Amino acid sequence: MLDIRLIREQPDLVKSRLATRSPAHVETIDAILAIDIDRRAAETRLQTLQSDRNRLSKEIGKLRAQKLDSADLEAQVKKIAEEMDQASTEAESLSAKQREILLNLPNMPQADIPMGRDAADNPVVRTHGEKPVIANPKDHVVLAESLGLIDPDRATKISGSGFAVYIGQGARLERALLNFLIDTHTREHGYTEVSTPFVVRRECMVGTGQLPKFEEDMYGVDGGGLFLVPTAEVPVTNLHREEIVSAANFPIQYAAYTPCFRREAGSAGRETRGLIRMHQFDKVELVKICSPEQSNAELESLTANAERILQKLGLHYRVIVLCTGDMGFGSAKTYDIEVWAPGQNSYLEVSSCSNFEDYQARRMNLRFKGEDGKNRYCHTLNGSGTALARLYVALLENYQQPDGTVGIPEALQPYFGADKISK
RNA sequence: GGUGAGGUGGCUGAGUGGUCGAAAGCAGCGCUUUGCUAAAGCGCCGUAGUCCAAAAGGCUACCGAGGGUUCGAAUCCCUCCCUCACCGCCA
Repeated sequence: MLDIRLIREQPDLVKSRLATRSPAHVETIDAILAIDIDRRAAETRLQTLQSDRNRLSKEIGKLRAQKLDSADLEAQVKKIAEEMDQASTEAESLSAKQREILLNLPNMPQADIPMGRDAADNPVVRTHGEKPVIANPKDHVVLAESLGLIDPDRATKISGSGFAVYIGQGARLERALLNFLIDTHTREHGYTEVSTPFVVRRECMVGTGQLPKFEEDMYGVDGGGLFLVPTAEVPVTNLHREEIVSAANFPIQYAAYTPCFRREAGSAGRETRGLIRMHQFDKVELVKICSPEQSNAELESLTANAERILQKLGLHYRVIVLCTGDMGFGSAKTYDIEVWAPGQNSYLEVSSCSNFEDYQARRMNLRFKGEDGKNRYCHTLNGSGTALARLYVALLENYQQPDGTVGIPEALQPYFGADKISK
C-alpha cells in the first residue's frame, strides 16, 4: 500500500512511477486525491462535532452534580448527535473508499527498473553455466512416467487436473530436494527455518497483497475466512504483522517449506503439461525483513542465495530483471531466476526474488524503532529458494541419460541415497 | 465440544457511568548528587488521525474487535475473536 501522504505531497512523482506499469493509474491517483480532500473535510467536521459534544456533556455532568437543570444542554447534545451520525457515516464511507483504492493500487517500481510491457521486455542480467548437449531430449513427463516417478492418471482421479502424485523414487526425490534446499539455506546462508500453518486468515492475505485484488486465484476454506497459502511468503512475512520489531535483529531471515495452492484461474491451457503449472506444488521460500537502507543490498544477497541452489545442482540458468510492465503487484524490484529445461527447449522460472520495500509492511503495520525513536515501516523481501516442481522438471530433463536413467547431482546424492534413478 | 475465569499503555497492575489517555510499580530516556561498577532525588516517557504554510500548539479517536443503551461508556447490554483452567474427545 502506498503512503497517502506521499501521494498527497508528491502526486506527480507517484503518477509518473505508476504510469510505467500502466497509464491507467494516473486517473486513479487523481480520483484518490479528490477523495482524500473530501475525507479529511468530513473527518474535520465530525471531530468538531465530537469536540462540542464532549464539552457540553462535561457541563451537563457539572450541572447535575450541583442538582441543577441540564435539559437545555441535553437537547443541544442530542441535536449534535444527530449531525454526528451523518458526518461519521460520510467520513467512514470515504475512508473505506480510499482504503479500497489504495489496497488495489500496485507498488511503484524503483526508478531504475527498465521500462517494458511484458515478459518479452525483461533484460537478462547474467547467466550461469551452459546448456547441456542432449540429442533429442525427452521432456520430464516422458522421463518420469517411464521411470515410474509420478502417476498423473491417479492424481487426476483423486484431485482433478493440476495435481501431482509422486511415487517411490519419485516421492523420495521430492523429499530429498526439500531437505537439500532447507539445509543449504539454514546451514550456509544463515536463514532460520520456520514451519507454519498452511491455512491463514484473510488479513494475512491482505497484508502481503494477495487480497483483495486476487481472490479468484486463491483457495478459500471455512466459508472464506481462511485461505490455503499460495506461497510461504504469506504466513512467514505475517509472523511479525502488527509488531514493532527490533532493528538489532536485522536482517530477519526465514526459510520455510510449504506446499503452495493456486487456482490459476484464467491460465488454463498455458504451460499445463506435466509438472510445470500446478494447483499444488512444494516450495521453499526465503523471507527477509530489514530496514529501508538495507533492502536493496538484501535483495542481491537473497537472489544470490537462491542462485546458489542451481549452482550446487549444476544447472544452467539465467537471471532476468522484470520490466515495469511485468512486475508483480506489490514489488518495487524483482529478479526472476530461470533454469534451462532441455525437454521444454526453454527456460523455466524457478524463483522470483522481490523487494517490496514498505508496501507490505504498511499493509500489515510492521514497523521498527528508528534511531530517532520514531516508528518506521520495515522493508520486506522474499524469493523462492526454490520452487520444487519446476526444479524437479529441470533435474530430470538436464540429467537424462541415453540409457533412459536420470543422474543425480553430487550435492543431492546424500539426500537421495543413490547416484541415479533407474527402473 | 462443555463449564468457569479473563483480555487495560513495553511489562506488571488499579480503575463498575462524567473531572480517565487512564493510579501505582517496573523498564526506558534526561538531569542532579554521592561515589567504585551501584544507589538516591527530580523530570520526561503510548499510538494514530486531523487542523495550521510550518513550528509551537489545538482537537479527535483508541482500555481485544464490532454493534447498542446514554446528554456522556474502559466502566452497562449484545455478538464475535482470543487467552487461561478443568472436563470430554482425539493424531
